[in-house]
Amino acid sequence: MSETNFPKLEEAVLAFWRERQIFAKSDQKPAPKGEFVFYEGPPTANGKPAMHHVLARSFKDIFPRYKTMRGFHVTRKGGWDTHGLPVEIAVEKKLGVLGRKTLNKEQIAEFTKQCREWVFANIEDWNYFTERMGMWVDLEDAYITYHNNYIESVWNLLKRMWDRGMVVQDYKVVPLSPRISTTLSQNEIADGYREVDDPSVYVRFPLKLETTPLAVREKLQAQGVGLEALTNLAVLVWTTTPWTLPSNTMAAVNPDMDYVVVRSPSAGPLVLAAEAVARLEDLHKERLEVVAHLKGRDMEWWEYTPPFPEVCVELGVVKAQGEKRPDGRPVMHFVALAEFVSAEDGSGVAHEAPVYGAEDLELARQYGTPLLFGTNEYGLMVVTEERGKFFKEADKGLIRLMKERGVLYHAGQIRHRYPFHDRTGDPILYFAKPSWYIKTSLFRQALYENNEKINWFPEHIKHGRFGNWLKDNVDWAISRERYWGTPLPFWVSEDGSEKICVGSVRELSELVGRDLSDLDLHRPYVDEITFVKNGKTFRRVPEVLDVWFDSGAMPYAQWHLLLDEKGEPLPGTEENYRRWQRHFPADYICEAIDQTRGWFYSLHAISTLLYDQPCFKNVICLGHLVDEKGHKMSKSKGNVVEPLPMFDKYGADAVRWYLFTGSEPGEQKRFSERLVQEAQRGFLGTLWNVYSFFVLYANLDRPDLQNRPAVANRPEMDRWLVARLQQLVERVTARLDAYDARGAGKELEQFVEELSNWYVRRNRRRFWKNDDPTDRESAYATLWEALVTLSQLAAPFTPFVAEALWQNLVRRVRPEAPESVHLSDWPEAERALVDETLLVQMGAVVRVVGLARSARAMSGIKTRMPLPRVLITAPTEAELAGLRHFADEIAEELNVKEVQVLGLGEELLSYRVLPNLPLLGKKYGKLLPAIRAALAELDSRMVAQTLKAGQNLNLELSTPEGTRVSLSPEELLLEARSPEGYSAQEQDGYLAALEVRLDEALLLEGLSRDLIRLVQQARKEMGLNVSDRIHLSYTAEGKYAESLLRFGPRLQEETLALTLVQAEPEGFTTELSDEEGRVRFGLSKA
RNA sequence: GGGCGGUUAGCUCAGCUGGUUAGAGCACACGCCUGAUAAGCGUGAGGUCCCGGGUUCGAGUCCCGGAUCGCCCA
Repeated sequence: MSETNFPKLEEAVLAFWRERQIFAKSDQKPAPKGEFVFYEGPPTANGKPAMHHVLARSFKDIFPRYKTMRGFHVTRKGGWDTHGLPVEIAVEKKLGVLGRKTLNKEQIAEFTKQCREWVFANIEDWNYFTERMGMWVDLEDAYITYHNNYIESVWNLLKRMWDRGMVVQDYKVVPLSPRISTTLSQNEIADGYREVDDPSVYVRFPLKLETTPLAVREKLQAQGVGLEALTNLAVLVWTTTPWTLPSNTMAAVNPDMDYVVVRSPSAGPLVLAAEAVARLEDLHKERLEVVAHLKGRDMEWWEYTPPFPEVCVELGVVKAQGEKRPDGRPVMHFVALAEFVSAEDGSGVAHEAPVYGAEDLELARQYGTPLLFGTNEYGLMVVTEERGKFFKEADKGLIRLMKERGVLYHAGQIRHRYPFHDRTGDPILYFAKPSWYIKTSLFRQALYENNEKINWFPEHIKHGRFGNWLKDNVDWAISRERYWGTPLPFWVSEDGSEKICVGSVRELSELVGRDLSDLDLHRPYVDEITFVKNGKTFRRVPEVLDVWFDSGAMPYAQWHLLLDEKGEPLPGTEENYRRWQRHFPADYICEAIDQTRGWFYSLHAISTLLYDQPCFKNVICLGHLVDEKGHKMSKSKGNVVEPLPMFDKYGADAVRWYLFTGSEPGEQKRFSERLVQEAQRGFLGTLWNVYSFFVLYANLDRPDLQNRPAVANRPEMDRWLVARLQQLVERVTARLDAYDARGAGKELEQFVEELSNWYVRRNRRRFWKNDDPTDRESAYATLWEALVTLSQLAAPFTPFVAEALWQNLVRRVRPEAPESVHLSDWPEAERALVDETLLVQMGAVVRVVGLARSARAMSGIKTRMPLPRVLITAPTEAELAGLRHFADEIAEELNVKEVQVLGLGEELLSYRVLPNLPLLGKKYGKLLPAIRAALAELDSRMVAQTLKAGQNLNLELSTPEGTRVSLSPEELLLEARSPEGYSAQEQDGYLAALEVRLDEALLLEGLSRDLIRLVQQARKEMGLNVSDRIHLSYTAEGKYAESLLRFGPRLQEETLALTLVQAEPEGFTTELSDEEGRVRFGLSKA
């Protein structure tokens, strides 16, 4: 069949599905096994669907299809992710409001209106694409994250977390564009990096003698460091941001790193990382004498005097410098331990100003230190003499000040990359802003333990990427200072003392005192909702919710779940509750690997926090799609492969098949048109060829496929195929049950190959030249069953071709059969039909035939020439029996007159005696080389006799110790070796040796096959039908004349010639002439 | 800088708990078949299993170190 027909066929199948509502009917298919829960991870419809969406959607489609056939019900509710930054940025560009900090109410209204429209900019493309690729998902009843009902459910989830104290407000370090004080996203600063020169300063933080930790004191004393040195000791701290030094609250060292006390001629005794000594000597041009060694962890809680000690009191954070907590620990200004500290740059001691760094802030949380805000959020200094200056401009003055105070050790410059905001040209200010958090870190253990219950494919994600992420879990920052998102449902009283989380529209209505059912829950409308409670006016906080919370809420929000504080459904939402229960948790989800910290995490976090259980049981985590050369596909590189042209050219099935079988789903996949073409030609092409073969003859013969012969009454070749088919059903089922689409696909591929190149090839004649109707019916029945079963097994993979096969093979024969292959029940393997003996036997036959073909190719004698004999053998008795049993089959396949099966110890065979390594290795270990040597010396025929008799083989080893070993038959392997004078091939104990001797009779027979071919060729050129009869006339000389005399009748039979006369050729003529003679035929249609 | 994964034939990929001569498909070469035929099939050539150490009787496979590509995070 021509390749270009697949796309057309698919269009026809799509029309059929549409017209007959097959997808809707699959929803009604009886489901004795209950619900198989699938969640659609919502894509965004503002971009165009691309090839990686085909990948994800193929894997999302295959298992629901499979499970439906297996007797489950699968709800395939679609979903769209609609909020968030990509949409906002696109609309900002359109409206030209980029980087504007504050929009007024009208502007927000316009902005969110535009966002709402933009969200579905490409929805048409998505709808078409999804249907075209054969993904069945309900897009008409999809959940949409911007819908009021969805938002309300999200609020409800937040409320339940709020009630349990999981939601808090705390600081978070965000990148700000100072002056306009606008929070930027990572994407916005990614392009803004520039090479700049910044200060690189080393500052002495004098350590307080009385707070020296015990471990330090002991170590230093042991190394002979005196009191005088201890008194003047300072830790040397490095920073590239002097303007943050007034905000310093800790000095951090790496607990596992080596530190030293050195004597500096210019600055006295200093503590710094051992690794940094040489660098500092070089930099400051002085010799630093090492006087003692310490570990970073020895120094924890050691207090120091910061360069600007007045700041903490000035800001009112503490009452006095050196203030202690109730437990006696210092409030701030002490040495802390942090694994992120390195000594690659600087001194190996990091300055910590938690307001200005995410890691620093995290450390401050661990140590419970307060924050010192040396600048305001517009980047202006609010402390020291530099007060009022822009932060970057304060560096010089501060350095001078430290010099005056005698704490500056060294001031230099460093060239490095630092981000700037393109629009304002200002350097980015990382700044701690108040932010809303979910306290996920309190549930670290539960998150990790629930992960243990999830099956990850590939498995390494579980404890690798995902597990590590959970182990290091930090609180989930859920607030964003944006416009287009789910507004946070938090209302705060004017004085900030009271906070209320609203869990439903009804609750808000009650608080406000009017019905808000028609309120658009988005900004700016929700911002206007205020209410008075306890005499205070409450206003909503300005932020919106992280979009990952939106998508992680889909198990609940897609059903508009609303619960009260007891976990009971709110009045009127009982049905929603039941639907949710039926669909939680998911049996299966699938997305690409980038979702480990996205959707996979948000699903897992929400269900763990609220239900202490995983949200999904099985997850396939797909690798990314790259181009043919392994590069990322991107528009700028122009290497993007569009899906629709691929579908139009090769068909969606071909694309799907490649994506399923081309490589492991978790691996990065190279994609190119060539590979799709290969997939189409390989599996689909072969399957289709077998199918067309069947159809071609079945249309002529009209076999009765309703009443097929019992399997037991069919020839062995058919029973073999039946057995193989049952085995296939078993294997494919097992693979798919294990979410192994690729393994299942490979099984199908292998089977189709055997079906085509062994079964059909060996049995072709039974379909068109068969006087035995029973045998013919049996062949038709067997091939039909194989094709029908294949169409079912392939249905989840390649739904279109499978459907085409089903319609034509099954629906025509049995109109009462299921209307679509996708509505049929998955085949059950019949164990009783799996004849293991037959499978083993046929396996040996195929193997030996392969070797014989190789041998014949080597000999240079065409298959057409019959050869007198082939000698064959196989390593096991069972297989030898098979070879004997199928000797005729083998003779015909190889075109030899005699097949001689050689058993163990036969005259003609010699052997190679090999140790059975897996057995002997364990037993004898180091003796193996000696055993090998001894085996090589033996007379192999004698060994064969011994083993045939079932006796042990005794060996005398030529090791110094002279050990004797006794080897059992299982511990040895005999491999047949090619006999002399034959054209032979051997492998793994299988052997085929052709006797290459052509006598006169064989030559004439071989020539007769040349003549048959000649006439057949002529028939075709004349344009005859395969069943047309002809008359033949001929003239011949030499061997051809002899051959015709002898094999004329066979020629007639093969070419459907009613007559064969030696006469001047008439009609269509054809001729042949070579060293064997010449011949000329005339053909005419009878 | 950290985490995870990859590196096997010209290309895309297999290779289970270590075991004898490392496989498949495509492409290539040669050939076969001619009642699946603008198809089909077979055979062959092609490998430093990324590099270097180690463990072992034996390493593509296990361990250590390194290179390189990709993803995620800083």
